[in-house]
Amino acid sequence: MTTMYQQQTVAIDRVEQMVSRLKKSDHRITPQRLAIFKILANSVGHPSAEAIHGALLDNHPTMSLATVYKTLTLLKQEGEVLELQFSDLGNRYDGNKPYPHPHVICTGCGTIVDPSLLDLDDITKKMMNETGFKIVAHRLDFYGICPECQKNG
Amino acid sequence: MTTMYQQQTVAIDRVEQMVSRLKKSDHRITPQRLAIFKILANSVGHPSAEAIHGALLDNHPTMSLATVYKTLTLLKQEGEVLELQFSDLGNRYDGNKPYPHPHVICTGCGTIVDPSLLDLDDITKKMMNETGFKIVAHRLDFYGICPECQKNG
DNA sequence: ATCGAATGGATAACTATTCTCAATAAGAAG
DNA sequence: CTTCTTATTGAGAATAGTTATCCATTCGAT
Ligand SMILES: [Mn+2]
Ligand SMILES: [Mn+2]
Ligand SMILES: [Zn+2]
Ligand SMILES: [Zn+2]
Repeated sequence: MTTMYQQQTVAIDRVEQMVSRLKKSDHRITPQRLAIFKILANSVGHPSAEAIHGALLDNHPTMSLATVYKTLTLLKQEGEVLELQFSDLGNRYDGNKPYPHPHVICTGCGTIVDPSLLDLDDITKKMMNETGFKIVAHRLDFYGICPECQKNG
Repeated sequence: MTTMYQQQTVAIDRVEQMVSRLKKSDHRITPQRLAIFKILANSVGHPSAEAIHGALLDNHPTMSLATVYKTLTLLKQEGEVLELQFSDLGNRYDGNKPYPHPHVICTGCGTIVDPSLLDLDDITKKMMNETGFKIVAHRLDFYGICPECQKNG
C-alpha cells in the first residue's frame, strides 16, 4: 500500500523536490518555473525543450522558450533533471529520474522509453581502474525499432 | 606475432576497408575521400568534423568543410565510422572502431578515450525482451575527470 | 575523345541553443 | 501593506554546428 501511494504521488514529490532544491540554492520559485516542473514531473516520454514549451502555452501564453531553456539549465545544475543529448533529434529531458539510467530509443519514430534500471557500478569501477578517470556519471542507450514501428513496416 | 603485425597495419587496413566498402556501393574514391579516410584511420582521439578539416588543410588547401561532412555521412551510411553525438561538444567520430563500444569522456577538457571492449549482449537481449524493441546498436559513455585534469584541478 | 553522372567547393540556409537587455515581479525588510 | 533590491522574464538577436544549394570539375564508361 505504501507502494501504491508512492506511485500516485511520485509526480508531486518530484515537483516538491525541485522546489525545495531551488529554494536551498537561493533561487526564486516563479509561476513559470513551477509550471515547467509540473510538466517535467508528469511527462512519461522524454520531452524536448520545444515540446515542454508547447505544452505550457495553453495555460501560460506568454511563456518564452528562453525561459524553458534557462530553467532546464538550472535544473541540470541542481541535478534535478537528466539531459539526453542528441544532435539530430534535439536534446531530451527526464525530470522523473534525474540520475543515470538506460534508455531504449526508436530510430524510426524517436520514442524513448525507460526500461528497468541496471547496476553498472562494477563496470564503472573497472573503467576507472583502467583509464585513471574519476567517473561520476554514465549514459547507456540502446537503439532499435519499437513494436509500433515494427508493425508499420 | 600475428597480433603485432596487425597492430602495425591496423590503420592501413581501415583505409582499405573503407575504400573497398565504398567501391562495393558504387561510390568513387577521390583524393579528398582518401585523405579523410587516412585521417580517420590514424586518429587516436575522436576528432570533430572541424578537427578533421583542419588536419587536412595542410596537404589539401582547397578541402571544403562540406566535403568532410558529406564523406562522414557516406561513411556512416556504410557503417565505416561511428558517430558520437554531443550537442555541446559537437559530434565526434571514430573511424577505427565503427561498431558500438564504450567511451570514457572527460567533462573538463573533452578528451574521449576507448577503454577495453565490453560485452553487452546479455543486457541487450534483456532490454529487447522487456521493451519489445528490436535493438541493433547501443551507446555507453562514462563521464568523469581525466588524470590530467585531476592534476590541474 | 565524348558524354552523363557523381563529386567538390563556396556559400547560403537552417535550427537548436544561448545571449542580451529592458521591463517585471519575487521575496526580504520594515 | 509598502518599499526596495535584485533575480527573472520575454522578445528577439546572435551563435554555432550541420545541411542544402548550385555550378564547375572530375570520373569513368562507352
Ligand atoms: Mn529516462
Ligand atoms: Mn571510440
Ligand atoms: Zn518507433
Ligand atoms: Zn580532462
